[in-house]
Amino acid sequence: MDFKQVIADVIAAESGISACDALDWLETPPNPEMGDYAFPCFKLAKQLRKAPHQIAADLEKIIALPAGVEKVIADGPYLNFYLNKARLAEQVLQKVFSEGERYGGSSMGGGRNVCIDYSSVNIAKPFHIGHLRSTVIGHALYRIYEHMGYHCIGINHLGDWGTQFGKMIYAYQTWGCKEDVEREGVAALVKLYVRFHEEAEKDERLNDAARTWFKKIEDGDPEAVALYTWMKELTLREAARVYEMLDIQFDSYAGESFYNDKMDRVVSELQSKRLLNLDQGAQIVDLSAWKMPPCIILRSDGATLYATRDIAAALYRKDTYDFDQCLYVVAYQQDLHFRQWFKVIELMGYSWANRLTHVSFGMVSVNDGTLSTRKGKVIYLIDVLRAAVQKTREIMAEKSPDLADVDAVAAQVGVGAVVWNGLYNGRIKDIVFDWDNVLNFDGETGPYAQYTYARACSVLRKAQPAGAVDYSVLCDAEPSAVVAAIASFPDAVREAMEKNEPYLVSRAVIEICSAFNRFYYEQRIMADEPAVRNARLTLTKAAASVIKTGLNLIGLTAPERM
RNA sequence: GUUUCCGUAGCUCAGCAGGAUAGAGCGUCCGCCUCCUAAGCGGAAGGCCGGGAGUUCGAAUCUCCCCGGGAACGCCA
Repeated sequence: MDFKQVIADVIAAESGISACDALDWLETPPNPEMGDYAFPCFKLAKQLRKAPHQIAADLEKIIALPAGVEKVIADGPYLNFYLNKARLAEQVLQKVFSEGERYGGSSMGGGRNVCIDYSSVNIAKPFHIGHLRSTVIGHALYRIYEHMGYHCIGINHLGDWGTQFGKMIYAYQTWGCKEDVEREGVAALVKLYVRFHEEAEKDERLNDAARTWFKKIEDGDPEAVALYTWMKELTLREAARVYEMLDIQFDSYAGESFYNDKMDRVVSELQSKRLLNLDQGAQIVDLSAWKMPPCIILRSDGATLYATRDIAAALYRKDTYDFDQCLYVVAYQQDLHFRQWFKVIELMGYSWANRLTHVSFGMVSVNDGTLSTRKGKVIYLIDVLRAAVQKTREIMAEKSPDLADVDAVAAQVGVGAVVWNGLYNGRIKDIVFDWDNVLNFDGETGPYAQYTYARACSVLRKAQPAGAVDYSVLCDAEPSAVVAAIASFPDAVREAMEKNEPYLVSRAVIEICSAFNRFYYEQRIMADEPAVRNARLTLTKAAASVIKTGLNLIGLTAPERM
């Protein structure tokens, strides 16, 4: 039985409020010397018509201490509960061992489906640092929802349709050469793309030529389709290298082109539901009642738009996966777009409209201006990953020169540093890309967490806990702090899911790591006294286990040596 | 202009279903390896929580106004 619940029950019994409220009001004191749980008595002041500190003092006298609660002390308006540290440690650590890598998870998802639309790379465009956040946030959410008992469908909604492919083919046919593209890959395509825009500035006719080429793709012209397919495969091969480094897989690559034949349904359904209005030649859904600009479904030339496509995709996903939730991990620039078409889904009468969530995040820019594919100004994600791995190799050459498996570990740590960087802060924050920051492995970083894990593993290689554990050994401040951090991990995971904020898991991992490192420094785990050693090894094993679980949840691996 | 997000230490950020002295990391300065990985640990310095009103016993947290910054705003995605 959970201590927090037990305490809430006794407060409820003595104060007259419901156990539910009591549980709600209960908080964790700002510092450990003030106890493990605190009940602020302000809330009772009104109904009891007494001063809060008086209420606390009165409750202190009459409250019956539940088993495992050592004492209760009124401190001003607060009622502070002190748990028996040994029993708390026992309860928490046993839970970690019995649940193993499932610790912090639950079965609340009940196997229901969650679609997560993330990463969404563009064909023939660079996979750059701007894609990092969508990719790592989406992937982390995938892991977190799975941990909570959901079944996730990871969808890479490829940007694989549109007139830019006409431009690409025109540019390739005019200035390109096969060898360059085969050798340089997307970078060569980007050069052609940049050149196209430069030339098109001077000669408007290029745009017509591009449109013609795109029309050929649409009409199934063999040459055009072959080139289009070639570029698509080439881009995906390159992206696959990044995904491989990140250890990310997708369950579906159904992108824009996939929905080409699924948009008639959207138009006819909107028509039959009388939601479509002709305005300035375009077919729109009026959203002025919700203070939004109209959602354009068909252009005046009859072509579809991305809102049409997103609606088609949502309908398809609902039919195909019957999702409980569908998340779109897309930058906040598209806030309005999502609000608009979510509203259209709602107006269409679909009750699941409120199951669509735009998981938005801030922009990525560079110190010296904005990124622009058109101007050829990009930082490729793979270059960042490789630089981080290289940096790790250098550090390892210095710090652990005789480690076997250098390449594998360097990859784990280097990539971990980059991934962590995208998951350490709240999603809404804009990020200014900074090499120094990405390549910093000190302090609260991925490598720090991985290092902590490796340290713990190192101790556990010397000895494993065995037999009965004397939990009273773990009552000092340092081990208690580790226990407390481990104990609060499950709440962090649940909140991370509820808010779609993976950084809450990152922070929870850091809590455990810094508590563990302090413990490691202050107390000798391999103590001479067997009982002491055994208890500390037990704590070490639990901490390592939860750190690993936490890292895995946000998409990092945990090497046992580094 | 309208809508929306953001503004906390030199820098990057936590804290924001209101509560006990506002926390980390980086950077700076000072300490700690004859003992389990120093990618570590400790300490110091550094804050009218953008400004002003209001609600409240109590506001970094809620409301309104102002200032500063980002983003979006009909046929691109």
